[in-house]
Amino acid sequence: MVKKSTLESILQEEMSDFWALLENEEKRVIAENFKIQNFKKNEIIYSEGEEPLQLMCLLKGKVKIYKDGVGGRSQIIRLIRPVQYFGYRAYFSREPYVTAAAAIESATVGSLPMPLVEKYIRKNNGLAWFFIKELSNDLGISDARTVNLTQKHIRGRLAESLLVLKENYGVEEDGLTLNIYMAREDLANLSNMTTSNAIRTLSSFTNEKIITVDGRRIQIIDEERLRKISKFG
Amino acid sequence: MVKKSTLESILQEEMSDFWALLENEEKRVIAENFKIQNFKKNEIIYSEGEEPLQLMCLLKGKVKIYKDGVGGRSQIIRLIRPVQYFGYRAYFSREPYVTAAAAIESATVGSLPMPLVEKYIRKNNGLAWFFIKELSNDLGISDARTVNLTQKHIRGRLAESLLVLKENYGVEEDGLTLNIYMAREDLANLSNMTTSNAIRTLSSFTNEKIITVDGRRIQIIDEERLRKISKFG
DNA sequence: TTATAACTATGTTTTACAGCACAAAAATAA
DNA sequence: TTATTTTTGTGCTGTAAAACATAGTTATAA
Repeated sequence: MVKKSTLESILQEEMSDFWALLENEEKRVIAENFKIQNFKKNEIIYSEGEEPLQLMCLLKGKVKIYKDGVGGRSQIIRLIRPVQYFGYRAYFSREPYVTAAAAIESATVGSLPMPLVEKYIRKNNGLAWFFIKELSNDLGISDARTVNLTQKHIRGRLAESLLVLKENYGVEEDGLTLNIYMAREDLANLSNMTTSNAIRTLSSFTNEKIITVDGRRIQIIDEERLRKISKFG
Repeated sequence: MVKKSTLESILQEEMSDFWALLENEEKRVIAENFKIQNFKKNEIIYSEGEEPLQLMCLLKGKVKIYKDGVGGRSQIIRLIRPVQYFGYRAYFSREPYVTAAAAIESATVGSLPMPLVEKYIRKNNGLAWFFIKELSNDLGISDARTVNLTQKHIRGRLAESLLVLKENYGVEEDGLTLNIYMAREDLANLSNMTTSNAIRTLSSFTNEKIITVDGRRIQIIDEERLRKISKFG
Protein backbone atom coordinates (compact mmCIF):
# COMPACT_ATOMS: atom_id res chain seq x y z
CA MET A 1 0.00 0.00 0.00
CA VAL A 2 1.11 3.46 -0.91
CA LYS A 3 1.74 5.84 1.97
CA LYS A 4 -0.73 8.63 2.49
CA SER A 5 1.93 11.28 2.16
CA THR A 6 2.88 9.84 -1.22
CA LEU A 7 -0.71 10.01 -2.40
CA GLU A 8 -1.00 13.59 -1.31
CA SER A 9 2.22 14.54 -3.02
CA ILE A 10 0.95 12.98 -6.25
CA LEU A 11 -2.22 15.03 -6.00
CA GLN A 12 -0.22 18.13 -5.33
CA GLU A 13 2.43 17.64 -7.97
CA GLU A 14 0.86 15.63 -10.77
CA MET A 15 -2.73 16.80 -10.51
CA SER A 16 -1.87 20.37 -9.62
CA ASP A 17 -4.43 21.90 -11.97
CA PHE A 18 -7.20 20.11 -10.10
CA TRP A 19 -5.63 20.21 -6.63
CA ALA A 20 -4.96 23.93 -6.69
CA LEU A 21 -8.68 24.62 -7.03
CA LEU A 22 -9.55 22.91 -3.75
CA GLU A 23 -10.01 24.50 -0.35
CA ASN A 24 -8.01 23.17 2.57
CA GLU A 25 -10.78 21.06 4.02
CA GLU A 26 -11.59 19.70 0.55
CA LYS A 27 -7.95 18.80 0.04
CA ARG A 28 -7.94 16.80 3.24
CA VAL A 29 -10.98 14.73 2.29
CA ILE A 30 -9.91 14.31 -1.34
CA ALA A 31 -6.51 13.04 -0.24
CA GLU A 32 -8.20 10.53 2.06
CA ASN A 33 -10.31 9.16 -0.77
CA PHE A 34 -7.69 9.17 -3.48
CA LYS A 35 -6.68 5.76 -4.82
CA ILE A 36 -4.08 4.62 -7.27
CA GLN A 37 -4.41 1.66 -9.56
CA ASN A 38 -2.14 0.04 -12.12
CA PHE A 39 -3.31 -1.45 -15.38
CA LYS A 40 -1.37 -3.75 -17.61
CA LYS A 41 -1.10 -3.26 -21.35
CA ASN A 42 -4.47 -3.98 -23.00
CA GLU A 43 -6.22 -4.25 -19.64
CA ILE A 44 -9.73 -2.85 -19.54
CA ILE A 45 -10.23 0.06 -17.14
CA TYR A 46 -13.97 0.29 -17.49
CA SER A 47 -16.56 -1.15 -19.84
CA GLU A 48 -19.66 0.08 -21.61
CA GLY A 49 -22.75 -0.35 -19.46
CA GLU A 50 -20.93 -0.12 -16.13
CA GLU A 51 -21.83 2.47 -13.56
CA PRO A 52 -19.44 5.43 -13.57
CA LEU A 53 -18.27 5.86 -9.99
CA GLN A 54 -14.79 7.32 -10.28
CA LEU A 55 -13.19 10.42 -11.64
CA MET A 56 -10.00 9.06 -13.13
CA CYS A 57 -6.76 10.77 -13.85
CA LEU A 58 -4.11 9.13 -15.98
CA LEU A 59 -0.79 9.56 -14.19
CA LYS A 60 1.39 7.35 -16.35
CA GLY A 61 0.97 5.44 -19.60
CA LYS A 62 -1.53 5.75 -22.43
CA VAL A 63 -5.24 5.03 -22.49
CA LYS A 64 -7.83 4.73 -25.23
CA ILE A 65 -11.51 5.55 -24.89
CA TYR A 66 -13.44 3.47 -27.38
CA LYS A 67 -16.83 2.21 -28.34
CA ASP A 68 -17.77 -1.13 -29.77
CA GLY A 69 -20.01 -0.78 -32.76
CA VAL A 70 -21.63 -2.91 -35.42
CA GLY A 71 -20.20 -6.37 -36.08
CA GLY A 72 -17.41 -6.40 -33.53
CA ARG A 73 -15.84 -3.29 -35.02
CA SER A 74 -14.42 -0.88 -32.48
CA GLN A 75 -14.00 2.88 -32.76
CA ILE A 76 -11.43 4.76 -30.71
CA ILE A 77 -13.17 7.93 -29.56
CA ARG A 78 -10.28 9.71 -27.88
CA LEU A 79 -6.81 9.12 -26.50
CA ILE A 80 -5.71 10.02 -23.00
CA ARG A 81 -2.22 11.06 -21.96
CA PRO A 82 -0.83 12.00 -18.57
CA VAL A 83 -2.13 14.13 -16.92
CA GLN A 84 -5.66 14.03 -18.28
CA TYR A 85 -9.00 13.30 -16.63
CA PHE A 86 -11.57 10.81 -17.86
CA GLY A 87 -14.45 8.59 -16.86
CA TYR A 88 -16.60 11.33 -15.33
CA ARG A 89 -18.95 12.41 -18.13
CA ALA A 90 -21.45 9.56 -17.84
CA TYR A 91 -21.81 10.24 -14.11
CA PHE A 92 -22.81 13.83 -14.80
CA SER A 93 -25.38 12.56 -17.30
CA ARG A 94 -26.68 10.04 -14.78
CA GLU A 95 -26.22 7.16 -17.17
CA PRO A 96 -24.01 4.08 -17.44
CA TYR A 97 -20.80 4.35 -19.43
CA VAL A 98 -21.51 4.53 -23.17
CA THR A 99 -17.82 4.03 -23.88
CA ALA A 100 -15.08 1.76 -22.59
CA ALA A 101 -11.50 2.51 -21.57
CA ALA A 102 -8.40 0.35 -21.86
CA ALA A 103 -4.68 0.79 -21.37
CA ILE A 104 -2.73 0.99 -24.64
CA GLU A 105 0.42 0.52 -22.62
CA SER A 106 0.82 -0.15 -18.88
CA ALA A 107 -0.86 2.69 -17.05
CA THR A 108 -1.17 4.25 -13.63
CA VAL A 109 -4.54 5.76 -12.84
CA GLY A 110 -5.51 7.90 -9.87
CA SER A 111 -9.16 7.93 -8.96
CA LEU A 112 -11.65 9.76 -6.78
CA PRO A 113 -15.27 8.90 -5.93
CA MET A 114 -17.58 10.86 -8.21
CA PRO A 115 -20.16 11.68 -5.50
CA LEU A 116 -17.41 13.46 -3.61
CA VAL A 117 -16.31 15.29 -6.74
CA GLU A 118 -19.90 16.33 -7.42
CA LYS A 119 -20.30 17.55 -3.88
CA TYR A 120 -17.29 19.82 -4.23
CA ILE A 121 -18.24 20.97 -7.71
CA ARG A 122 -21.55 22.12 -6.25
CA LYS A 123 -19.87 24.35 -3.73
CA ASN A 124 -16.55 25.19 -5.35
CA ASN A 125 -16.92 27.40 -8.43
CA GLY A 126 -13.35 27.02 -9.57
CA LEU A 127 -13.83 23.27 -9.72
CA ALA A 128 -17.10 23.62 -11.61
CA TRP A 129 -15.46 25.90 -14.12
CA PHE A 130 -12.63 23.39 -14.54
CA PHE A 131 -15.10 20.73 -15.68
CA ILE A 132 -17.03 23.13 -17.89
CA LYS A 133 -13.82 23.82 -19.75
CA GLU A 134 -12.86 20.14 -19.95
CA LEU A 135 -16.25 19.15 -21.30
CA SER A 136 -16.35 22.06 -23.74
CA ASN A 137 -12.99 21.13 -25.18
CA ASP A 138 -13.92 17.48 -25.53
CA LEU A 139 -17.23 18.33 -27.16
CA GLY A 140 -15.55 20.57 -29.72
CA ILE A 141 -13.07 17.84 -30.57
CA SER A 142 -15.80 15.22 -30.80
CA ASP A 143 -17.89 17.32 -33.20
CA ALA A 144 -14.91 18.00 -35.43
CA ARG A 145 -14.01 14.33 -35.37
CA THR A 146 -17.46 13.27 -36.52
CA VAL A 147 -17.02 15.22 -39.73
CA ASN A 148 -13.43 14.15 -40.29
CA LEU A 149 -14.22 10.48 -39.88
CA THR A 150 -17.30 10.56 -42.06
CA GLN A 151 -16.19 12.78 -44.92
CA LYS A 152 -12.47 12.24 -45.44
CA HIS A 153 -11.11 9.41 -47.50
CA ILE A 154 -8.89 6.70 -46.11
CA ARG A 155 -5.60 8.50 -46.75
CA GLY A 156 -6.93 11.68 -45.20
CA ARG A 157 -8.18 9.86 -42.13
CA LEU A 158 -4.94 8.03 -41.53
CA ALA A 159 -2.89 11.16 -42.13
CA GLU A 160 -5.01 12.97 -39.60
CA SER A 161 -4.60 10.18 -37.07
CA LEU A 162 -0.83 10.29 -37.38
CA LEU A 163 -0.87 14.03 -36.79
CA VAL A 164 -3.19 13.61 -33.82
CA LEU A 165 -0.82 11.02 -32.36
CA LYS A 166 2.06 13.44 -32.73
CA GLU A 167 0.16 16.30 -31.10
CA ASN A 168 -1.11 14.05 -28.35
CA TYR A 169 1.92 12.00 -27.38
CA GLY A 170 4.75 13.94 -28.99
CA VAL A 171 7.91 12.56 -30.54
CA GLU A 172 11.14 11.05 -29.29
CA GLU A 173 14.50 12.80 -29.08
CA ASP A 174 15.04 12.57 -32.84
CA GLY A 175 12.04 14.86 -33.29
CA LEU A 176 10.50 12.44 -35.77
CA THR A 177 9.53 9.14 -34.13
CA LEU A 178 6.03 9.08 -32.69
CA ASN A 179 6.11 8.53 -28.96
CA ILE A 180 3.46 5.82 -29.15
CA TYR A 181 3.66 2.30 -30.52
CA MET A 182 0.20 1.28 -31.60
CA ALA A 183 -0.96 -1.95 -33.14
CA ARG A 184 -2.15 -1.57 -36.73
CA GLU A 185 -5.56 -2.60 -35.52
CA ASP A 186 -5.71 0.30 -33.06
CA LEU A 187 -4.53 2.67 -35.75
CA ALA A 188 -7.35 1.36 -37.92
CA ASN A 189 -9.92 1.72 -35.14
CA LEU A 190 -8.74 5.26 -34.57
CA SER A 191 -9.06 6.10 -38.26
CA ASN A 192 -12.30 4.29 -39.02
CA MET A 193 -10.94 1.71 -41.44
CA THR A 194 -10.10 -1.97 -41.57
CA THR A 195 -6.73 -3.21 -40.34
CA SER A 196 -5.76 -4.24 -43.87
CA ASN A 197 -6.40 -0.77 -45.14
CA ALA A 198 -4.41 0.82 -42.31
CA ILE A 199 -1.46 -1.42 -43.22
CA ARG A 200 -1.85 -0.77 -46.92
CA THR A 201 -2.09 2.99 -46.50
CA LEU A 202 0.92 3.05 -44.17
CA SER A 203 2.83 1.24 -46.94
CA SER A 204 1.73 3.84 -49.46
CA PHE A 205 2.88 6.67 -47.20
CA THR A 206 6.21 4.88 -46.77
CA ASN A 207 6.64 4.49 -50.53
CA GLU A 208 5.88 8.16 -50.96
CA LYS A 209 8.57 8.99 -48.38
CA ILE A 210 6.05 10.70 -46.11
CA ILE A 211 6.80 8.41 -43.18
CA THR A 212 9.12 5.56 -42.30
CA VAL A 213 7.88 2.47 -40.52
CA ASP A 214 9.84 -0.03 -38.45
CA GLY A 215 7.42 -2.39 -36.79
CA ARG A 216 5.28 -0.15 -34.65
CA ARG A 217 7.78 2.68 -34.72
CA ILE A 218 6.56 5.40 -37.03
CA GLN A 219 8.58 8.43 -38.06
CA ILE A 220 6.91 11.41 -39.66
CA ILE A 221 9.31 12.60 -42.34
CA ASP A 222 7.18 15.01 -44.36
CA GLU A 223 4.69 16.57 -41.97
CA GLU A 224 3.72 19.27 -44.44
CA ARG A 225 2.66 16.64 -46.94
CA LEU A 226 0.75 14.78 -44.26
CA ARG A 227 -1.17 17.93 -43.40
CA LYS A 228 -2.12 18.43 -47.02
CA ILE A 229 -3.35 14.85 -47.31
CA SER A 230 -5.26 15.23 -44.06
CA LYS A 231 -6.93 18.39 -45.29
CA PHE A 232 -7.81 17.47 -48.85
CA GLY A 233 -7.34 13.67 -49.05
CA MET B 1 -47.32 42.36 -7.73
CA VAL B 2 -45.23 44.36 -10.15
CA LYS B 3 -46.01 43.91 -13.80
CA LYS B 4 -43.14 42.25 -15.61
CA SER B 5 -41.88 43.21 -19.02
CA THR B 6 -42.49 40.81 -21.89
CA LEU B 7 -38.82 39.89 -21.95
CA GLU B 8 -38.79 39.04 -18.30
CA SER B 9 -41.90 36.95 -18.57
CA ILE B 10 -40.32 34.98 -21.39
CA LEU B 11 -37.27 34.35 -19.25
CA GLN B 12 -39.44 33.29 -16.39
CA GLU B 13 -41.86 31.13 -18.29
CA GLU B 14 -39.97 29.73 -21.27
CA MET B 15 -36.47 29.55 -19.83
CA SER B 16 -37.55 28.57 -16.36
CA ASP B 17 -34.87 25.89 -15.95
CA PHE B 18 -32.21 28.54 -16.39
CA TRP B 19 -34.04 31.43 -14.76
CA ALA B 20 -34.88 29.56 -11.58
CA LEU B 21 -31.17 29.12 -10.86
CA LEU B 22 -30.50 32.85 -10.72
CA GLU B 23 -30.39 35.07 -7.66
CA ASN B 24 -32.57 38.18 -7.58
CA GLU B 25 -29.83 40.60 -8.52
CA GLU B 26 -28.66 38.28 -11.30
CA LYS B 27 -32.22 38.08 -12.61
CA ARG B 28 -32.39 41.85 -12.81
CA VAL B 29 -29.18 42.17 -14.85
CA ILE B 30 -29.96 39.16 -17.05
CA ALA B 31 -33.38 40.56 -17.89
CA GLU B 32 -31.77 43.86 -18.82
CA ASN B 33 -29.37 42.18 -21.22
CA PHE B 34 -31.76 39.68 -22.73
CA LYS B 35 -32.51 40.11 -26.43
CA ILE B 36 -34.84 38.38 -28.81
CA GLN B 37 -34.21 37.85 -32.48
CA ASN B 38 -36.19 36.28 -35.29
CA PHE B 39 -34.71 34.21 -38.07
CA LYS B 40 -36.35 33.26 -41.32
CA LYS B 41 -36.35 29.74 -42.69
CA ASN B 42 -32.83 28.82 -43.85
CA GLU B 43 -31.36 31.98 -42.35
CA ILE B 44 -27.92 31.58 -40.81
CA ILE B 45 -27.74 32.28 -37.08
CA TYR B 46 -23.98 32.04 -36.74
CA SER B 47 -21.16 30.82 -38.95
CA GLU B 48 -18.00 28.82 -38.47
CA GLY B 49 -15.07 31.06 -37.57
CA GLU B 50 -17.16 33.76 -35.92
CA GLU B 51 -16.59 34.81 -32.34
CA PRO B 52 -19.10 33.24 -29.95
CA LEU B 53 -20.57 36.10 -27.96
CA GLN B 54 -24.08 34.98 -27.08
CA LEU B 55 -25.69 32.21 -25.15
CA MET B 56 -28.68 31.41 -27.30
CA CYS B 57 -31.93 29.78 -26.41
CA LEU B 58 -34.31 28.58 -29.06
CA LEU B 59 -37.79 29.78 -28.08
CA LYS B 60 -39.68 28.85 -31.22
CA GLY B 61 -38.91 26.95 -34.41
CA LYS B 62 -36.20 24.45 -35.31
CA VAL B 63 -32.48 24.96 -35.67
CA LYS B 64 -29.68 22.82 -37.07
CA ILE B 65 -26.08 22.93 -35.91
CA TYR B 66 -23.87 21.83 -38.78
CA LYS B 67 -20.35 21.78 -40.07
CA ASP B 68 -19.14 22.19 -43.63
CA GLY B 69 -16.68 19.51 -44.57
CA VAL B 70 -14.77 18.28 -47.58
CA GLY B 71 -16.01 19.31 -51.02
CA GLY B 72 -18.97 21.44 -50.00
CA ARG B 73 -20.58 18.56 -48.15
CA SER B 74 -22.30 19.54 -44.95
CA GLN B 75 -22.85 17.46 -41.84
CA ILE B 76 -25.66 18.19 -39.41
CA ILE B 77 -24.14 17.77 -35.95
CA ARG B 78 -27.24 18.23 -33.82
CA LEU B 79 -30.77 19.54 -33.93
CA ILE B 80 -32.20 22.10 -31.54
CA ARG B 81 -35.80 22.33 -30.41
CA PRO B 82 -37.49 24.76 -28.04
CA VAL B 83 -36.41 25.24 -25.28
CA GLN B 84 -32.78 24.29 -25.76
CA TYR B 85 -29.58 26.27 -25.36
CA PHE B 86 -26.82 26.50 -27.92
CA GLY B 87 -23.93 28.58 -29.17
CA TYR B 88 -22.05 28.70 -25.87
CA ARG B 89 -19.53 25.86 -26.07
CA ALA B 90 -16.94 27.61 -28.23
CA TYR B 91 -16.92 30.54 -25.84
CA PHE B 92 -16.00 28.26 -22.94
CA SER B 93 -13.19 26.81 -25.06
CA ARG B 94 -11.98 30.31 -25.94
CA GLU B 95 -12.14 29.59 -29.64
CA PRO B 96 -14.19 30.74 -32.64
CA TYR B 97 -17.22 28.72 -33.61
CA VAL B 98 -16.22 25.41 -35.20
CA THR B 99 -19.82 24.85 -36.27
CA ALA B 100 -22.55 26.93 -37.84
CA ALA B 101 -26.22 27.27 -36.97
CA ALA B 102 -29.19 27.91 -39.22
CA ALA B 103 -32.96 27.95 -38.90
CA ILE B 104 -34.65 24.91 -40.43
CA GLU B 105 -37.94 26.75 -40.11
CA SER B 106 -38.59 30.30 -38.92
CA ALA B 107 -37.19 30.61 -35.44
CA THR B 108 -37.22 32.88 -32.41
CA VAL B 109 -34.00 32.99 -30.45
CA GLY B 110 -33.36 34.59 -27.08
CA SER B 111 -29.79 35.56 -26.34
CA LEU B 112 -27.58 36.71 -23.49
CA PRO B 113 -24.01 38.03 -23.56
CA MET B 114 -21.61 35.19 -22.76
CA PRO B 115 -19.31 37.29 -20.56
CA LEU B 116 -22.27 37.94 -18.31
CA VAL B 117 -23.20 34.27 -18.29
CA GLU B 118 -19.62 33.34 -17.43
CA LYS B 119 -19.56 35.88 -14.63
CA TYR B 120 -22.62 34.33 -13.06
CA ILE B 121 -21.44 30.77 -13.63
CA ARG B 122 -18.32 31.64 -11.68
CA LYS B 123 -20.29 32.68 -8.65
CA ASN B 124 -23.49 30.70 -8.96
CA ASN B 125 -22.97 26.96 -8.49
CA GLY B 126 -26.41 25.97 -9.63
CA LEU B 127 -25.77 27.69 -12.93
CA ALA B 128 -22.38 26.02 -13.30
CA TRP B 129 -23.93 22.63 -12.65
CA PHE B 130 -26.59 23.35 -15.26
CA PHE B 131 -23.93 23.78 -17.94
CA ILE B 132 -21.94 20.78 -16.75
CA LYS B 133 -25.02 18.65 -17.30
CA GLU B 134 -25.79 20.22 -20.69
CA LEU B 135 -22.25 19.69 -21.93
CA SER B 136 -22.11 16.15 -20.56
CA ASN B 137 -25.30 15.19 -22.33
CA ASP B 138 -24.16 16.70 -25.62
CA LEU B 139 -20.79 15.01 -25.40
CA GLY B 140 -22.35 11.61 -24.80
CA ILE B 141 -24.64 12.08 -27.79
CA SER B 142 -21.78 13.27 -29.96
CA ASP B 143 -19.60 10.26 -29.13
CA ALA B 144 -22.43 7.84 -29.84
CA ARG B 145 -23.15 9.64 -33.09
CA THR B 146 -19.58 9.30 -34.28
CA VAL B 147 -19.84 5.53 -34.14
CA ASN B 148 -23.32 5.40 -35.65
CA LEU B 149 -22.37 7.56 -38.59
CA THR B 150 -19.13 5.76 -39.30
CA GLN B 151 -20.12 2.15 -38.82
CA LYS B 152 -23.75 1.77 -39.84
CA HIS B 153 -24.82 1.26 -43.41
CA ILE B 154 -27.04 3.67 -45.29
CA ARG B 155 -30.32 2.07 -44.27
CA GLY B 156 -29.25 1.96 -40.64
CA ARG B 157 -28.17 5.59 -40.66
CA LEU B 158 -31.39 6.82 -42.23
CA ALA B 159 -33.51 4.68 -39.92
CA GLU B 160 -31.66 6.13 -36.97
CA SER B 161 -32.16 9.67 -38.22
CA LEU B 162 -35.89 9.15 -38.56
CA LEU B 163 -36.06 7.85 -35.01
CA VAL B 164 -33.97 10.77 -33.79
CA LEU B 165 -36.35 13.17 -35.53
CA LYS B 166 -39.28 11.54 -33.81
CA GLU B 167 -37.63 11.68 -30.38
CA ASN B 168 -36.50 15.24 -30.93
CA TYR B 169 -39.50 16.92 -32.47
CA GLY B 170 -42.26 14.45 -31.77
CA VAL B 171 -45.24 13.59 -33.95
CA GLU B 172 -48.48 15.24 -34.92
CA GLU B 173 -51.94 14.42 -33.54
CA ASP B 174 -52.15 11.21 -35.59
CA GLY B 175 -49.24 9.84 -33.58
CA LEU B 176 -47.38 8.94 -36.77
CA THR B 177 -46.42 12.01 -38.78
CA LEU B 178 -43.04 13.48 -37.88
CA ASN B 179 -43.39 16.99 -36.58
CA ILE B 180 -40.65 18.28 -38.83
CA TYR B 181 -40.59 18.78 -42.58
CA MET B 182 -37.02 18.53 -43.74
CA ALA B 183 -35.60 18.78 -47.22
CA ARG B 184 -34.15 15.52 -48.52
CA GLU B 185 -30.82 17.27 -48.59
CA ASP B 186 -30.99 18.03 -44.87
CA LEU B 187 -32.04 14.46 -44.18
CA ALA B 188 -29.01 13.34 -46.16
CA ASN B 189 -26.70 15.73 -44.31
CA LEU B 190 -28.03 14.45 -41.04
CA SER B 191 -27.46 10.84 -42.04
CA ASN B 192 -24.11 11.22 -43.77
CA MET B 193 -25.17 10.29 -47.26
CA THR B 194 -25.87 11.91 -50.63
CA THR B 195 -29.26 13.41 -51.37
CA SER B 196 -29.89 10.76 -54.03
CA ASN B 197 -29.30 8.01 -51.53
CA ALA B 198 -31.57 9.62 -48.96
CA ILE B 199 -34.33 9.77 -51.55
CA ARG B 200 -33.67 6.22 -52.74
CA THR B 201 -33.62 4.80 -49.22
CA LEU B 202 -36.81 6.65 -48.29
CA SER B 203 -38.42 5.01 -51.33
CA SER B 204 -37.23 1.61 -50.20
CA PHE B 205 -38.66 2.16 -46.72
CA THR B 206 -41.93 3.23 -48.32
CA ASN B 207 -42.04 0.10 -50.50
CA GLU B 208 -41.39 -2.01 -47.45
CA LYS B 209 -44.32 -0.28 -45.70
CA ILE B 210 -42.07 0.99 -42.92
CA ILE B 211 -42.96 4.61 -43.57
CA THR B 212 -45.22 6.64 -45.80
CA VAL B 213 -44.01 9.74 -47.55
CA ASP B 214 -46.01 12.66 -48.88
CA GLY B 215 -43.65 15.38 -49.94
CA ARG B 216 -41.81 16.30 -46.81
CA ARG B 217 -44.39 14.71 -44.57
CA ILE B 218 -43.09 11.44 -43.22
CA GLN B 219 -45.14 8.97 -41.22
CA ILE B 220 -43.45 6.22 -39.25
CA ILE B 221 -45.68 3.18 -39.69
CA ASP B 222 -43.51 0.38 -38.39
CA GLU B 223 -41.28 1.81 -35.70
CA GLU B 224 -40.21 -1.61 -34.46
CA ARG B 225 -38.85 -2.46 -37.87
CA LEU B 226 -37.11 0.87 -38.08
CA ARG B 227 -35.38 0.19 -34.77
CA LYS B 228 -34.17 -3.16 -35.99
CA ILE B 229 -32.77 -1.60 -39.16
CA SER B 230 -31.15 1.14 -37.14
CA LYS B 231 -29.51 -1.38 -34.85
CA PHE B 232 -28.31 -3.97 -37.30
CA GLY B 233 -28.55 -2.34 -40.72
C1' DT C 1 14.06 -25.51 -28.09
C1' DT C 2 9.34 -26.07 -30.54
C1' DA C 3 4.56 -24.93 -30.62
C1' DT C 4 0.92 -21.64 -30.71
C1' DA C 5 -0.98 -17.60 -31.08
C1' DA C 6 -1.10 -12.77 -32.43
C1' DC C 7 0.24 -9.43 -35.63
C1' DT C 8 1.67 -7.74 -40.19
C1' DA C 9 1.61 -7.83 -45.17
C1' DT C 10 -0.32 -8.16 -49.80
C1' DG C 11 -3.12 -9.90 -53.60
C1' DT C 12 -8.02 -10.78 -55.28
C1' DT C 13 -12.98 -10.29 -55.22
C1' DT C 14 -17.14 -8.06 -54.06
C1' DT C 15 -20.16 -4.38 -53.00
C1' DA C 16 -21.91 -0.27 -51.00
C1' DC C 17 -22.08 4.05 -52.11
C1' DA C 18 -20.71 8.39 -54.53
C1' DG C 19 -20.99 10.78 -58.77
C1' DC C 20 -23.26 12.00 -62.75
C1' DA C 21 -26.97 12.74 -65.99
C1' DC C 22 -31.49 13.80 -66.81
C1' DA C 23 -36.34 14.33 -66.11
C1' DA C 24 -40.41 15.45 -63.48
C1' DA C 25 -42.54 18.05 -59.95
C1' DA C 26 -42.93 21.73 -56.88
C1' DA C 27 -41.88 26.11 -55.17
C1' DT C 28 -40.78 30.89 -56.10
C1' DA C 29 -40.37 34.94 -58.80
C1' DA C 30 -41.54 37.97 -62.54
C1' DT D 1 -50.44 33.89 -65.80
C1' DT D 2 -45.57 32.26 -67.46
C1' DA D 3 -40.75 31.81 -66.45
C1' DT D 4 -37.13 30.27 -63.55
C1' DT D 5 -35.20 28.15 -59.87
C1' DT D 6 -35.20 24.63 -56.47
C1' DT D 7 -36.33 20.16 -55.03
C1' DT D 8 -37.34 15.41 -55.83
C1' DG D 9 -36.91 11.02 -58.20
C1' DT D 10 -34.35 7.20 -61.06
C1' DG D 11 -31.22 4.97 -63.78
C1' DC D 12 -26.35 4.14 -64.93
C1' DT D 13 -21.31 3.99 -64.10
C1' DG D 14 -17.16 4.03 -61.59
C1' DT D 15 -14.66 3.34 -57.62
C1' DA D 16 -13.21 3.41 -52.75
C1' DA D 17 -13.04 0.53 -49.38
C1' DA D 18 -14.73 -3.74 -47.15
C1' DA D 19 -14.42 -8.65 -47.20
C1' DC D 20 -11.91 -12.59 -48.00
C1' DA D 21 -7.86 -15.47 -48.65
C1' DT D 22 -3.29 -16.68 -47.70
C1' DA D 23 1.26 -16.25 -46.17
C1' DG D 24 5.12 -14.40 -43.74
C1' DT D 25 6.67 -12.55 -39.30
C1' DT D 26 7.03 -11.60 -34.72
C1' DA D 27 5.70 -12.33 -30.04
C1' DT D 28 4.34 -15.62 -26.19
C1' DA D 29 3.96 -19.91 -24.02
C1' DA D 30 5.03 -24.69 -23.11
